[in-house]
Amino acid sequence: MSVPTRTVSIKPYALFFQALANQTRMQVLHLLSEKGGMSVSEICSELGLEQTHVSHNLKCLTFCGLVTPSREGKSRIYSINEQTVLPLLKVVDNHLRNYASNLFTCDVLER
Amino acid sequence: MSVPTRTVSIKPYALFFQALANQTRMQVLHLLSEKGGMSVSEICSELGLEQTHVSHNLKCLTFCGLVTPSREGKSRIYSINEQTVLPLLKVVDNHLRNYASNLFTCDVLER
DNA sequence: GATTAATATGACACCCTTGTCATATGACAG
DNA sequence: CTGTCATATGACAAGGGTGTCATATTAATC
Repeated sequence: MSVPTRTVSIKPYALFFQALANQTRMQVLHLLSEKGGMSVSEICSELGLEQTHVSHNLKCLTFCGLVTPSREGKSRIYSINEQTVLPLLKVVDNHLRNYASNLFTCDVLER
Repeated sequence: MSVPTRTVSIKPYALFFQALANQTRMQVLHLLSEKGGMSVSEICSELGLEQTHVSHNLKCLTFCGLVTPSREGKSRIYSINEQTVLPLLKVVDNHLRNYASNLFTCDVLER
């Protein structure tokens, strides 16, 4: 039973959300969405994180098309993909308020 | 330097996305968004997954407010939160096409 | 209330992601 | 082309999420 007539490829969706399922990367996205393009070292000092740590996560976000780097001298300026990130955060913001307020007071997902 | 004036709580966002960063749970959401409310056993047979496996992930989705159960005899019918899931999938669908087509041909996120 | 169908819960081992350490690459100045 | 600043890459140990096994709960029927 159930040979699917049109199978949507699910993996890319899960991978995409995996990129967002991390505090550091979410911090970066929030920061960039508020303050615009920033260099790696600026992000580091603003968030109080190590350079290597931030670079790894920026690579992940870049790979998923959520941020884009551009050279500026020795630095690299990272900017968010506004077309995706802003509406995405808006939907989630609304959801957390209306349907998932319990997520504000827990450390781990129930299951 | 950099005492943040208003700190957005980041953890709930990451937790929310973690719920979506899983193939099984994404399969369930896609399925329910296409076919409407379904019982656990229906989901199982449709996706070819074990009951325990599905139940665990349904609990996770329920906890995050992405699906809602309702009793119907011995069964429990799960339906998606359309107000969140539909716009969310629309944004991601668009993003994958335009900015992250590489996610279709990889198994792991780069970093 | 005993039985059975439908679903939920608990526990545990495996695997994958994560942050950190060490090091490499790239760019500009002199 | 050497030194230095800015960022990227590679490797690895630790921690956490995942699926599975065993079992509990809930509801309906007799």
